[in-house]
Amino acid sequence: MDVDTRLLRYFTAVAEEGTLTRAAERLFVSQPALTKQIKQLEALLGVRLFTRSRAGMTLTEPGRALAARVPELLAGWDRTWREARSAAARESRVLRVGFLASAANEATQDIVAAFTRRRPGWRAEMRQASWGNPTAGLADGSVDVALLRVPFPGQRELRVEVLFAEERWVALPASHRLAEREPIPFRELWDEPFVAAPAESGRWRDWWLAADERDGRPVRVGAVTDQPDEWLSAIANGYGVALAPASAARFYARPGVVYRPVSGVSDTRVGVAWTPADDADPVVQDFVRCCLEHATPS
Amino acid sequence: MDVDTRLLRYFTAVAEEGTLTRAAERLFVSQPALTKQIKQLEALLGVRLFTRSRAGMTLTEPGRALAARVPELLAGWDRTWREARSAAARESRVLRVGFLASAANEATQDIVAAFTRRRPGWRAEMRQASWGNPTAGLADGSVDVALLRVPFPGQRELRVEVLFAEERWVALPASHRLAEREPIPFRELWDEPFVAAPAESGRWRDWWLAADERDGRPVRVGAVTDQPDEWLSAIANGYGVALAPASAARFYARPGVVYRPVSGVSDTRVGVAWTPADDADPVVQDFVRCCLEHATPS
DNA sequence: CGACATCCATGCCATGAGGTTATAGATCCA
DNA sequence: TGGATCTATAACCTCATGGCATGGATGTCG
Repeated sequence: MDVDTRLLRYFTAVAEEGTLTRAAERLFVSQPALTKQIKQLEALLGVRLFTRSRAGMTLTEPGRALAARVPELLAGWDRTWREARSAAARESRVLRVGFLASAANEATQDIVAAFTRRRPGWRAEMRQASWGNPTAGLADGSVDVALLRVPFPGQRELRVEVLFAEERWVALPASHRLAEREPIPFRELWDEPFVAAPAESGRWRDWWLAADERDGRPVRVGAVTDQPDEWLSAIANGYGVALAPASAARFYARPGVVYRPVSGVSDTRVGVAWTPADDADPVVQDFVRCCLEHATPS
Repeated sequence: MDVDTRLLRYFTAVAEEGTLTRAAERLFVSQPALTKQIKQLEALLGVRLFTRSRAGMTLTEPGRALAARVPELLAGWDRTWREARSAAARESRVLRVGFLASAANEATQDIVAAFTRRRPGWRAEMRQASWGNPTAGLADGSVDVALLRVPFPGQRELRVEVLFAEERWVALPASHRLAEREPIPFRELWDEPFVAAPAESGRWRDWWLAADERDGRPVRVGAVTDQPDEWLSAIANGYGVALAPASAARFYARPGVVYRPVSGVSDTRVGVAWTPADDADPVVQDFVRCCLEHATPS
């Protein structure tokens, strides 16, 4: 009668992947653990949910019936969970602000200061997200509002106000042959290995590799990093170069890494994003207004 | 992110009861266990869901928000769970038939035999329920169809076809002063202690105490029992008398217990019940048809 | 035909979550 | 002040969960 939602997630994972082994990888558990859990679910319901074969796991008729219902249940729980968490933040007068790396750079402090003035008693809690989480936690409800570089994957489901644009420069190892050039035509970087964001970040990754501005040439990826420090190390160690907002030269200065202007790539734009559910939330809207009033290109 | 539905049930119980102690009783767990679980849920969400006081537990604002959503989630899971179980039964060609005590008495075997003829390959699995479960498992989806005495609590949400009526007699200790009388006017039993069903059975309990046919006189309860054997023992030991269908004289004969006709109480009627969700289920409908054709008053 | 790859299943072990009982702490009431 | 009525904490036990190693079935390829 009682189930853990984890068990249901396991079930849908197996149903979708079609094999225990692959589902186990996706869920970051061992395959025997999954075997046991699925068996338990079957015992609980008193049904065979899958037919086993060399090829993997295929849903039975009752299994299909279950698989049709479960995602909706999980989504329902996810919604109320998210709602409760944001209610919690509201209760303690905390606005959770996600950001990615240096998102709003110098403007950030002004925005936060303005917000604190407008909402005395409230606190803006800044949460840095890794690049593997390109909405900085908005998508999973762990923040109320986010400062991001647009475009980013998942943008469609969210509200975004663009704050300002900023040039994209390139970060190079200090010893690089182009380290003294200024500005560098992007064309000359086409064949360089690049330091990229992880695959999860999808479109966002491509945009920072300027995949659309290479005239169809393929990208060479020299390293994949998830965080600013790794990113800087990878560049300093010569694994590759990378595009970065101009402000990175100030926020992520490091021996062994130089930043140079680039010509021939489009600007990056910084935006503030929130979920449609918060369109009427006065605190979120206040924060957005503070962003629009106090964010200026650096 | 993951929760056990048990945790959610615990939460709603505390929210509804208003104190941990009472909720713990209702859930059949100890109060410290509940304390821990509620704390865990709060930790999980990062919210205080209740404010504690000497008087008990009161929902906070986030708690109320959660309490508003959770019952729907639980109901959703309950539906799919039930669906899966009945899919399982269908898959293995088992019709689960609940019944209470001697519900359809002699007719039962005829019904089952007719069903087996009509649906070769299928098996009717008979499940006796205790009196604390007056729908014999229909309400919680553990059976597909039930043979019951009407009226019973929860009848509104179910479909019922009445099969036949039967007189109510009284079961008396053999040594009882009225044990030789025949028939006994019900009026003479008004002041006798009665052996009753547990409180959970609600309306059903009252009906077997003939609470409506006592001219407003209060009922004296001499013992509470949950099962036929306990019931028989209670009567044989002289804790009280009890109304019973006439067929009980054949099905529940026991030394020390005598059955006598009673005048002045209404008949009992036997029905077959199923859930509206199964209105279109051919197997359930076949069973119902078998009941209508083969059930005759004994 | 035998070695290998690819599935799922099983056995054993360590860990942790959830339960129980006993008891402490707080607060109200007579 | 003593008792009644809440919740919280401590100590302990049990069992489910997950990890690792390994077995068994089956298909594939040299």
